[in-house]
Amino acid sequence: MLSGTNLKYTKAFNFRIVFETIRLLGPISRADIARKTNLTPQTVSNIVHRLIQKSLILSADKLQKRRGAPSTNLILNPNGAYSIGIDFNRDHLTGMLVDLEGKVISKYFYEVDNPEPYRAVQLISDTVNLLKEVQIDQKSYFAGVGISLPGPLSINENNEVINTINPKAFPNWHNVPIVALLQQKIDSSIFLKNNASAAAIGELWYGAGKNQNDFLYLFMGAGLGGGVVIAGSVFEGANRNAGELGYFPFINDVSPLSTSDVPHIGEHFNLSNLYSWLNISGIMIKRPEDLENLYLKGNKKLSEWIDLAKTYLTPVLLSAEYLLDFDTVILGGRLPEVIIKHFALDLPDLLSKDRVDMKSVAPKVIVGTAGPDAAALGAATLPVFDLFSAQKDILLKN
Amino acid sequence: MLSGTNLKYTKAFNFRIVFETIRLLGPISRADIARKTNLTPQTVSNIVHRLIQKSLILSADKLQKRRGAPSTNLILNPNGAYSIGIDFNRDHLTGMLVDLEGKVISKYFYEVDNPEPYRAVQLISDTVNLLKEVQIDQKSYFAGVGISLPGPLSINENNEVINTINPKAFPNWHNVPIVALLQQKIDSSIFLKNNASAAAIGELWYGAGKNQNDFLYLFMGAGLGGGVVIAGSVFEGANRNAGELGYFPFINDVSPLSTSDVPHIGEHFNLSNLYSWLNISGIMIKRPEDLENLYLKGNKKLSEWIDLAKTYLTPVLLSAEYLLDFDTVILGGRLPEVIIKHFALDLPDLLSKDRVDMKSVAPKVIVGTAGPDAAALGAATLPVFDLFSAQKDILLKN
DNA sequence: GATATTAAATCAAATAAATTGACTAATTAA
DNA sequence: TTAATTAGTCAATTTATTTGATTTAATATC
Repeated sequence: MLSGTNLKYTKAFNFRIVFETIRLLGPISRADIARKTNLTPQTVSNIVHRLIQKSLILSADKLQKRRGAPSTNLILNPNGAYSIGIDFNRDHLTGMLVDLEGKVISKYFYEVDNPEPYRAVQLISDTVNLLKEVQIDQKSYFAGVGISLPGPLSINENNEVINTINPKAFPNWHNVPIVALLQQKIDSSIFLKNNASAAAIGELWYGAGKNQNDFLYLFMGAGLGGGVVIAGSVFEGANRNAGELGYFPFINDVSPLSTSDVPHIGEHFNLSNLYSWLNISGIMIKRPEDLENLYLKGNKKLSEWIDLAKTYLTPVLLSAEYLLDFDTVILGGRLPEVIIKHFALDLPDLLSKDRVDMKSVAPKVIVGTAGPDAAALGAATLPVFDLFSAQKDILLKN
Repeated sequence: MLSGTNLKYTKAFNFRIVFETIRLLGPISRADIARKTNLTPQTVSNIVHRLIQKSLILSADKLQKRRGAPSTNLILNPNGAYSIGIDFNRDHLTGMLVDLEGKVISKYFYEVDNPEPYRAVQLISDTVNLLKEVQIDQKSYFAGVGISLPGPLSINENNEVINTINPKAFPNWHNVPIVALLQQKIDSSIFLKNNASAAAIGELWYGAGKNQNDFLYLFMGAGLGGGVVIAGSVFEGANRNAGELGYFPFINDVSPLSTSDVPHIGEHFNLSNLYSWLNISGIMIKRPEDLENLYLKGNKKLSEWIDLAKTYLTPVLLSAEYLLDFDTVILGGRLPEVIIKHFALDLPDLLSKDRVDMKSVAPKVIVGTAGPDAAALGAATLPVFDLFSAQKDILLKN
C-alpha cells in the first residue's frame, strides 16, 4: 500500500502496456502505439523488439495511411502462450486449454456429485495433467493453471479455502489448503478465484468487457454470483465476498420454495431451485442444456420462473446502479444463452420503472461473450492476467 | 488508460509516497520509511531532503530504539501548506481556511436561500477572497481552492455544472460553466466535487478513513449522499453519480410525506422532510443545530423519525455490503453528532437481522471525525489531495 | 573502561531505462 | 523530379534509483 517504485517496475509496466495496446487495438503500428501510450517511438520500438523475441506478438501487413514510410502492423501471436482453466463446482468440472487469444484448444467435462476436498484435488490435478499432454507449439510459453471455485467458497491469504458465507453447503470445505495440495500434483503455478470473479476477469480480458474498465458482471450458475470490475481489475472486498449477490436479502419473498429464515435472492436464483420448480409441474430436467429446448418451445412454467427471477434481479441491479453508477452490466453464467439474452432484453425496462423519473442515463445490459463456459475461460485467464495485464499495481514494489 | 510511464513519474510518485508515509505513520525515521516503502535508504534520504526544503515536513526528536545511531523522527509541518474549502448548498455556505493537518484557521458561515448561479459565484468568490486575506506563514504553500456542491449537481468533463438526476430541484443550474466563472474572480486553482464525495475524501485524508483504503461513506445532509472509496480514491462512476444513494428506490414506502411517483430513500432522508415531520406536531425547527437539544430531551417525534430512517438505511447498507464487501462504513453529515452516533450504534444490529445467518463477518459502522463541517473540510482537502496524494494514477503519463 | 557490534544517514560512483537528436528509408504531394 | 512527411532505429544523453563505502553515534560485551 505504501510502496515506492523504480526503473525496473517502470520497464515491466511499459512492457505490459505496449502488449495491452496491441492486444486491444491491434493490428496497430509502433508509431500509433507511441501516440496512444505517450511513450516515445524509441521506447515502443525497443519493447516491441522484446515482445517479438518472446514470440508474444507478430509483424503483420504493412499499411500506408497518408504520406511517409508505411507502418508495419503488429498483432498478437495466438500461439505465444497457453494456459489451463478449471471450473470446479458441486455438479460439474470443466477443464480447458486455451491459447493467448482465448481460443479453446482442448476441453474436458465431467459431472460430479459434490465431491469432498481430497477427491476434488485428484479430479482437478488429473484433468490438468491430461490437458498438459496436448501437443502445442514448442516455442510457446505456458502461463499456468487457473482454478475457479463456487461462490460461497473463498480463498484466504494463506491460499486455503474457507467458508465465509455458507458453510453448510460445503460441509468438508473449511480451512482446506487447496493450493498446497494441488501443488503436490501439479508442476505449474496455480491461481484460484471464485467462479463469478474468474468469469468477470474472463469477460474483462477476452469478452464483452474488453474495452470497459468498470462494470458489474452477473453470473447465473448454481447460485447467483457477481464480479465487480473497477479500474480494470476485479474488486474483491475485505473478505473476498464482493459481488456475492446470492445472499442479497430480499425482504418480501414471494417464492414458494423459500427455506431460509432470511429470504435471499440466491435461494430463488439457482439451478436446483429451477429444476424443483419445473419438477413440481412434472417437467423432469437435470441439465442447463435441456432448458434451451424448453425455452424455445415457450414452456409456461419456465417463463413464470424467468419472470419471477427478473423481479428479483431488478432491485439488485438498481442498488448497484445507484451505489456504483456503472454504465455497463454484463450477464453470464450457465443458463442457456437464449435465456440470458431474454434477461438482457427485458431488464432495462423493468429497471426504468423503479427508477426515479428525472434520471436520464441508464446502464446498458449486455450478454457476456464467453457463454456457459465463462467460469472455465475465466479461470484460464487468471495466469495470463497475472503475467500480462497492465494493472497499476505492477508498478509498486511490494 | 493505456498510458506508459517513465523516470519523472517515478520520482513524483516516490516523493508522494514518502510524504504519505510521514503523514500517516509519523513521527517516523528515514530508515523506517525505507523499510515501509521498500525504497532504499538513500532514495528516502534524498526525498526527505527535498520535503524539508519545501517546508512540508520537519525534523523532530531523536529516538534510539536498540543499538546503533539514533534515528531522527520526521513529522508533517502543519504550516507547510494551506488550502481553502467552500461547502455551497441551497441553504448555506461554509468557507474555511485549513492547514496541512486539517486544522481550521478561519471560517465563515452564511445562510442562503437557493441562490441562482451568478449570485452563488459572487458569494463563493467573495468568501474565498476574504479567506485569502488571513495572515499566514509567508513561506508556506497555498494549495488551492476546493468547492463542494450539493449531490444532485454534478460536474462534467468541461467543468460545467450539470444536473444528472434531479433537474427540478435546481432550475437554473444546468450547463453552468462554474469553474470558468469563478476563475474570473479567483486567482488560484479551483477543484470541484459533490459534497458527499468531497466529505469522503476529507475522511480519507484527515479523518476516520485515514488508514482505510476501501470504505462506504454516508453523508446525511440536505439529502442522502454517499462516497464510495476504493483503493484509496473516490470512485465516481460513469456519470459521476456513484454513491448518490438518495435516489435509491424504496419499494414499500411507508413515509406519510412521500410525494414522488417512485418512492426513494432521499425523499425521507433529508432535513426539510425532518423539519416538516416535526412541524406537523407543532415543533418549529429550522436548523440542524436545534435538533441536538430536541434529541437530548428525548423528543418522541424525533425518535420516531430516526427509527424510520434506520429502517430505510438498513437495506441500502446491506446491498452495499453484499455488492462491495466493505468492512467499514463511515457516517457523517449535517445532523448533530449525537444523532449520527445513535445511527452508528443501532445499525449493526438491524443489519444482522436481515443478513443471512451463516455469515460471520460484518462491517463496522463508525462516525466520521469531521463533524457537521465535513463537506467544507472535504472541499479544502481537494487541492491538497491533488497535490500530495500517492494515488497510482500519478504514475501514468496521461 | 576499552572494544566490538549494530544501526542511521549520507557521499560518490555505478546502473539502467527512457529520452533526445540525428539519420535512413519509404512513400505521397506538388 | 523534388519536396514533404512519416516510420523506424542507432547512438549519445539524461536522470532517478541503486550500490558500495564511509562516517557517526549509540549499546553490548568482555
